[in-house]
Amino acid sequence: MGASKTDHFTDQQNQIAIIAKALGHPARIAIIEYLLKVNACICSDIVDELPLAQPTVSQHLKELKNAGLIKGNIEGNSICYCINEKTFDLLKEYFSKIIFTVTNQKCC
Amino acid sequence: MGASKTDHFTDQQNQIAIIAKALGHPARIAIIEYLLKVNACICSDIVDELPLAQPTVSQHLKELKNAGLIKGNIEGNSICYCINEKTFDLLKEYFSKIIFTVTNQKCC
DNA sequence: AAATAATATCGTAATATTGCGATATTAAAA
DNA sequence: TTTTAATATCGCAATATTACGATATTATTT
Repeated sequence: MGASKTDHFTDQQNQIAIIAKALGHPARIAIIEYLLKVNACICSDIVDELPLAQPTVSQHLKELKNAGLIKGNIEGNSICYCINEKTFDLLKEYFSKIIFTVTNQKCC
Repeated sequence: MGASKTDHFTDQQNQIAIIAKALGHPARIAIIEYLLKVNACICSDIVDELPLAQPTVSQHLKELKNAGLIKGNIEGNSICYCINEKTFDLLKEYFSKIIFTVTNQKCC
């Protein structure tokens, strides 16, 4: 196969997986970190920053946007991409909950 | 292509991406949540719990282990898999830092 | 020792991802 | 209005992931 059986999992499980998957590529992590560094941003800057061609960067940006990790605002003929804090909050909360649960249990 | 150019990114970027990628599948999220729920755990339980065949589950467990998200201790002829808190801490810290940085800047 | 149980590995088919050249699209600039 | 600049989309080749049946491995049980 190759396709994952998303129907069999809960909405939350699928949602977390989608977000995590979007972060599962070093180029996309680098994009996030660059957006943080420069605050406001246009895509052409990122193309110069990354060792990837423009269409590839554009594709990575699209995936980050689909996962809700970044927002894109059109500004003239360029686009201002920036971090969508809410999604990162969601992730942080999720991991905090996991850590809290693990800390209160002993195993292995 | 299909292979990502990991050489061009920092070690930390690659590390975060590897961990995130391992979490980028609902079955693996479900495994993590199940490990949390039952505290100690053997793999056959997970096979019963998930809508996936035993070899598939084994493969997902391997990926979680490779990414450092779970630890596996051999116990007789079964294996006790459990959460590796350290890696989740690392993730939480990483996201906390991102959120802190975003909160202190304004954009879009 | 043979049978059983739990898990891992191999091989392979189906599908997804990655990367990029070529080509659109769209808005500002000349 | 033509040119230029920024970005997106298409199409395709290379590679990776997902899933699982068949089979191997290893430890317990009988």
